[in-house]
Amino acid sequence: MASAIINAIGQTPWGPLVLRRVQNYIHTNNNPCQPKPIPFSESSDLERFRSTSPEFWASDDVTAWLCAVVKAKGIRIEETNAYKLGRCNGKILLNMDEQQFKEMDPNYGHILFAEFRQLIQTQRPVVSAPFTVQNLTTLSQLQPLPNSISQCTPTAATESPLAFDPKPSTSRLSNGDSACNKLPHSSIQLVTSNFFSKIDYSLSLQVENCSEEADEMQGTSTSRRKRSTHTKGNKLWEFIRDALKDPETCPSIVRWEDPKEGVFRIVESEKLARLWGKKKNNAKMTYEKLSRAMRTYYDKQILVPVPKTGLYPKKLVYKFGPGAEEWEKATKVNGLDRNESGISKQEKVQLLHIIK
DNA sequence: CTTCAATTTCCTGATT
DNA sequence: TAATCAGGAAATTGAA
Repeated sequence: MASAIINAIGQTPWGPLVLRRVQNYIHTNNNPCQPKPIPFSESSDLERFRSTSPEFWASDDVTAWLCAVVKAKGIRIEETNAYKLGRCNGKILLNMDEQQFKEMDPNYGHILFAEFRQLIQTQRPVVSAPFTVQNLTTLSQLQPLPNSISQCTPTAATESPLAFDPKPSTSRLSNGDSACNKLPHSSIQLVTSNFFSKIDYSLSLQVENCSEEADEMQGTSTSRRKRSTHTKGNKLWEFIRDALKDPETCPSIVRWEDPKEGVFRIVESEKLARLWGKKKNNAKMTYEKLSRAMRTYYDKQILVPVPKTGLYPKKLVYKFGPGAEEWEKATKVNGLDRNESGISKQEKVQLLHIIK
C-alpha cells in the first residue's frame, strides 16, 4: 500500500521532492521503498486516484475521479462545475462539507459529495503522521487563474510541510519569471492542471490530424518537407523547455520530475513528436527520430544521464545539463515580450493583480 | 557556392 | 511483443 502511494506521488510533477521526504519518513519506520513503475501512457495516470488516498490527490486526480463519477452516474460533464472542482486537490476536497460541494456545483454537488465520502470510507487511511493540512484555502479564495500560469512551476501542486522551497534564486527552474514563485500560497496551491486546457488541446490535436489527413490525400505529405519558418530559437531542447512551461503541454505531454535538477519526463511521446514535427513542418516526425536527436545532446551536455537513484522512471526521463544552462534564462530575456510559451504581458498584469 | 551546426532518416542491436 | 534506448552513418536543411 505504501508503495502505491509512493508511486502515485512520484508520478506528479512535484513528486520526486515530496517523495524524498516521504521516503525519509518511511525509512525511519524501517520500510523499504520500491522504485516506481514506468507509466506507459497518460491514461495510466487517470486510474491513479483509485489506489491513492485523496489526501495525496493532485488536481489531475480530482479531475480523473470526477470523470469516473460522472461516467458512472450518467451525468453530462458539461452540466457539472468541473472547471472549479478540477482545480482543487484532494486535501481541499477532504476539508469541504456538503454545503461547500453544493456551492461549487449547484447541480451535482450533493452527489459528488456523497460519492467522495463513500470513497473515503472504502479507502483505508495510509501514511498520515507527517502530513498536516496547513494554510488550507477556503472556498472564497478560489479565484480563476490565467491558464498559462497554472502549471508554470510545480509549486502549484505543493503545500503544507511537504512543499519544497520555491526560492527563485536557488531554483534552477525559476522560470525566468518569478511571478509564479511570488504567488501567495493560497492562490497558487490550488491549481495544478486545467481540465479544460486538456480538452482544448485534444480538440486542437484532432484538428491537426484532420488537416494532416487532408494533406495526405492531396499528396503533399509525401513531398519534401516545407521549410520551417524560423530555425533561430527553434532548437529541440528549447522547444522542450518551452513545452515544460506551457500549460497546454505540461503536464499532459511533458512534465517535470524535478525542476531543480532539470529532470523532466515525456508523458506522451508521440504527441510531443507531432508537435515538434509541426514546428519544423515535418509531418513525418516520430518519437524515434525525436529521441535520436535528443541523444545527440549527450555529447554537448545539453542533456546528461539521469541519475539512477530509483526516484525516476527508467524510460522517457531526461535531464538538462550544463549545455542547456540558459534554459531557464531564455524566457527571462524574452520574458516581457515573450515567445510562444512564456507568460504574456497581459497575463503578467493579471498575475500582478492577483498578487496585489 | 561553401561550410557547418543541427537535426533527420535509417539502421542494427540491446534493454525494459 | 511493443516501446524505448543507444549510437553509427549518411543525408538534409537553413544560416552564415
